[in-house]
Amino acid sequence: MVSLAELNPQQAEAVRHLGTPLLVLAGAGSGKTRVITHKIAWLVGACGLPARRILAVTFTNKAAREMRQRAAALCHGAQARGLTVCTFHALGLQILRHGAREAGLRPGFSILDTQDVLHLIRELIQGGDAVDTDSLRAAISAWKDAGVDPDRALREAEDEQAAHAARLYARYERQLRACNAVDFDDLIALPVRLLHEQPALLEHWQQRSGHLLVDEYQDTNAAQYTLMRLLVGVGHGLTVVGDDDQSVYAWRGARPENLRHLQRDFPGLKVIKLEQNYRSTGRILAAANGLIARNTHLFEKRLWSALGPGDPIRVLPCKSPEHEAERIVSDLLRLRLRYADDWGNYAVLYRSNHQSRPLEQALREHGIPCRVSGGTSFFSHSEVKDLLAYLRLLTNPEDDAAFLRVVNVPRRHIGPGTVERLAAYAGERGVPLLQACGEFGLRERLPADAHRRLTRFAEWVEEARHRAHAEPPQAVFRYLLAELDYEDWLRDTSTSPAQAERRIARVGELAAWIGRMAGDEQTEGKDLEAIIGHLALVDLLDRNEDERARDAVQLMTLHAAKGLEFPHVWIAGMEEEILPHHANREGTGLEEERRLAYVGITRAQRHLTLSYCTSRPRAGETVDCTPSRFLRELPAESIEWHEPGSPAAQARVRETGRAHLSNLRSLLQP
DNA sequence: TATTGTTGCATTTTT
DNA sequence: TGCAACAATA
Repeated sequence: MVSLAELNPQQAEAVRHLGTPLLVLAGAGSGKTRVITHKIAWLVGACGLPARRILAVTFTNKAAREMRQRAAALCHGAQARGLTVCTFHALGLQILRHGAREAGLRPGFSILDTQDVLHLIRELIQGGDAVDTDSLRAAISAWKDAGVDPDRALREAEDEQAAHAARLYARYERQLRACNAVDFDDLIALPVRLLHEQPALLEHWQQRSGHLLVDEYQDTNAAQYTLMRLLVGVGHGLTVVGDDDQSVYAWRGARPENLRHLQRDFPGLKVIKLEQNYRSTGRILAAANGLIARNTHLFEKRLWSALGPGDPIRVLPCKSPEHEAERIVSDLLRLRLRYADDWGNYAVLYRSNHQSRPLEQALREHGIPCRVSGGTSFFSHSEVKDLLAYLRLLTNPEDDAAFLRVVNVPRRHIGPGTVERLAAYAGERGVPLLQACGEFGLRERLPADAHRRLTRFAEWVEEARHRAHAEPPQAVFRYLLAELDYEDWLRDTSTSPAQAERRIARVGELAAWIGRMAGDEQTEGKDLEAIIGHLALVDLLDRNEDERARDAVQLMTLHAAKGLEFPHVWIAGMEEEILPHHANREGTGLEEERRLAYVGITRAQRHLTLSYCTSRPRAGETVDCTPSRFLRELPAESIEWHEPGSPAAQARVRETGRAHLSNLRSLLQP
């Protein structure tokens, strides 16, 4: 039996509440994950609900992973079997796989990531005016989120530009279906359609979600909200946990108003507020409250802390990003000397990824281990994308995007000219590129040698597909590497031996992952197809335990930091144009930026330091920067400004830092 | 026609 | 910095 003794009264009430849908308004650091995991354990242990009928949904893989572990620990092992904890997109994928035929997809359908989608759009508009491909992608994405199909998008288009985008949307959809592929938005939109149209499937999935728990509810977008409502149906097994002050994904379609819709759509809704913060000292909380009070609110919350006031929040003015990085590192070393705690207790946060560079460099120069997360994803490396594209092609021969990616990698002397004619031919005939390679009609359109290379490639793929059916995924991957001479290819195309080694290491990591997935308990019986589908959604670095276990200073964006906490936190680049970001300086955009700052501040447990630069290079030129308005919005009494000392003083600080560090090192490693 | 080198560009946040 | 479009070579 799970114990509620370690919960405060509000948390315990949220865990015990059953019978009507529940909204938990959980302020930062108020123990929301605790509530969800205890509730899962409560449902299983005290209410006897089978774990297989519980669905817990999060937005990131990291959050899902952590929740799964914590829930399993509370459930005493075996009881947790069959429990589903995953992201919205992974759930959508499950539903879609289950009803692929009904959704008009053939088995082995591919998932295109944002990059693939951009390439596809670029192909579709080639020759047209130089419109911004990314804004077209965003428009299509918004339509899908709103459940608007291409016809309706065209009917409702207000100007020629919108009509143009809507026509592209139609062609884009046709192309996706022809390739037997879906994009990220489809992973939500198609299941919604499926459950609307197929009563039997709806029944099945409603059975599966005897109780649905949604974490970070403020991040749901319209389509996800619809999916959630469909799953709950007329049942009452719904617990959502969220905080409108931490809604920072409006740009991705998140609708904090969904908090209000909940009251409209679920009349018996019970609302419980968690207002005690267990994370931060009084001053940090006062700063956070002072800042967020400037936003308009759906629900009033008053966060309080029983911890003491703690140290003041420090503000470090700096001359340049490099200077900023230096100051942060000295500051970090100072605290580390005082507390002699793990590097993992230190985090430096920033608005956008490119800010990580000087910080990473400064940390490395001081020999401080650091981990940059959220930056370039494992999947954005070309070697990983190429190999995954090969695997996609093996499981889905209709995947034209994958075909185009690998047809000439490694070099097969099949260039743009040949591919263009192949695509034209395949387009006329309405067949996938791979299939078109072998057709007779193509022969007349191409020089003999080009045609021969294409057929050879196609035959090779067929051969490999043959193997892929018979062999386990690991073996297929090894075969692929051997056939392609992939290591040699990497060595040839890398700019330095060191780079080649890194890329080869990544391939090894991918191989290890495929091996683990194929043999893993949870994914047992999963074939290559299932693994590839899953890999598209999961970032390996997120799930790489070695990487996570490493004791290192954490560098990450404010977005990536949501849901995490650290004893010592720095937020770099507290400047106008950066935070708030120049594109979001007014209206709702500004409020979102303020929430982002709020999220950053509330990550800190004991020490918080904010820094800004007075100048920084932008687009080649050095520009002057002004401190962020958010600094002025913080209560002055909890803040301390630290102007940089004289250059000599700075050097002295650095030197003592280094000396202490080497002392420490010699003590630790004799 | 494929590949390589060069220049010129812009850079938010992520499933 | 990394990338996409373009020009020059094999």
